[in-house]
Amino acid sequence: MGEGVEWAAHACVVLVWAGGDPVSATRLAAYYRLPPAYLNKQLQALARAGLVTSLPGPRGGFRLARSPERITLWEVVAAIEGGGETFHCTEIRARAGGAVRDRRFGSPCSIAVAMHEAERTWRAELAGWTIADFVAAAEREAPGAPGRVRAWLETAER
Amino acid sequence: MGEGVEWAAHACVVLVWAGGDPVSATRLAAYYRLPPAYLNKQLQALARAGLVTSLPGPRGGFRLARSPERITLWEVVAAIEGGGETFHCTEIRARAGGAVRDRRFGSPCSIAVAMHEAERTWRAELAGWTIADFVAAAEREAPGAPGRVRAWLETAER
DNA sequence: GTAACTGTACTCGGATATTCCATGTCCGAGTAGGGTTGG
DNA sequence: CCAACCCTACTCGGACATGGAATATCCGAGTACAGTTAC
Repeated sequence: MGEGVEWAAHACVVLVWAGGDPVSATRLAAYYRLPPAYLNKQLQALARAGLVTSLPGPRGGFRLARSPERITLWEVVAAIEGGGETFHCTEIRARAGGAVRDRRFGSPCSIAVAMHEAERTWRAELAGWTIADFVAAAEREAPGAPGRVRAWLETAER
Repeated sequence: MGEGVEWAAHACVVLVWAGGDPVSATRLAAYYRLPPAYLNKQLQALARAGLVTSLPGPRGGFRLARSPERITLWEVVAAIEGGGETFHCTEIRARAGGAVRDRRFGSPCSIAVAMHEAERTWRAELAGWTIADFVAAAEREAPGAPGRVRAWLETAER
C-alpha cells in the first residue's frame, strides 16, 4: 500500500483542526515536512473523490467537503489507491489443458470468491472508522493539539 | 496484489489432484499456459515457506508438504507476497511542525491502528479458507476434473 | 546373468534482464487582493 | 475622495521525469534412470 494514504488521512485531520478555513497544499506539506507537489497530487485525488473541495487563487486551498463523521477511512483509501479490487482474477482455469477450450464456467472461481470476500470485510472494517475518530484519538493523546495546529497555520500564514 | 498468488493457489489445487506424486514446474506451467521459469519462482517461494516440498532430478518436482485442509489461503498469500503489513506507518505526526521535536508518543497512531486492525481481519478471513475448500468447490463445479487433470499429467508425462 | 559404471536428460535453485507503476517534480490556467491612476 | 483598472503573488490542476519493485528469463548444481560394459 502506498504511503500517500497515510499522508491523505493525516491531512484530513489537520483540515478538521483548521476549522473550515482553506489550507493550501504547500502549507500542509510544510507542516508535515512532505514534498509539496506530491502532497498536492494526493489532495487532488481526494478532491476528485469528493472528500475535499478545492479553492484556487490566493487565500485558496483545500477544506473538507463534509463533516469528519461522514468521511470514512475506506473512502480515503479508495480515493488514493483506487476503489477497484486489489485481487484481479484472470480465470486461468479456463486455460487449463484438460478443460474444454471455450467452456463457460457457471459459478466464479472459488479462489476469487475467497479473495473478494476477504477484501469485502477489509473494506467494511475500514469503513467503520471515520476522520472524526482519528481527531478524537489525537486530541485525547495531545489535548493542546488543535490550538497548536491552528496557531502554527496562522503564524505561517502570509 | 501480484498475480503470482493466483498461480500459486491454483497450482496447489492441481498438486492435490496429482495425489502426492511430484509435479514439475514445467508440467504445471504447460497445464495453465504460464511462463515456466516464473511459475518455478513462485513455487520456490512456496517451498521456502514450507507449504510444498521440492524434489530435484528426473521424476522430481513439487508436492504439498501437508494435507490440503492444513494449508490456508493466507499462508499462500504470505508465502508469495510476504507476510509483513502492507500498511507501514512512518509516524509523520512526529515530524509535525507544532509538535515537540523529540516527543515520544505513548500510544501508537490511531490511523495505523485502524489499518492494522482491518488487515488483521483480512488475514483472518483468508486463513478461514483452505486448499481443500477450493478442491471441493472445483470438484462440485466439474466432477470429472480430478481424473482429467491426472490423465493430462500422465499423458504429458515423458 | 549380474553388478558396477558412465552418460544423459531432467529437475530445482538462484543470479540476471526488462517492464510497469508508484514516487517525485515541474510548469501553465486562473483568481483574489492590493496598489496605482485618472476623474 | 472615489472608482476603475492593472499587476503581482499565490492557488489548484494536470503534464512530465525518475526509481524501485514486480514480471519474466536464463544458466548452473545436483539427481535418478537407462544403457553399457566388465566379470
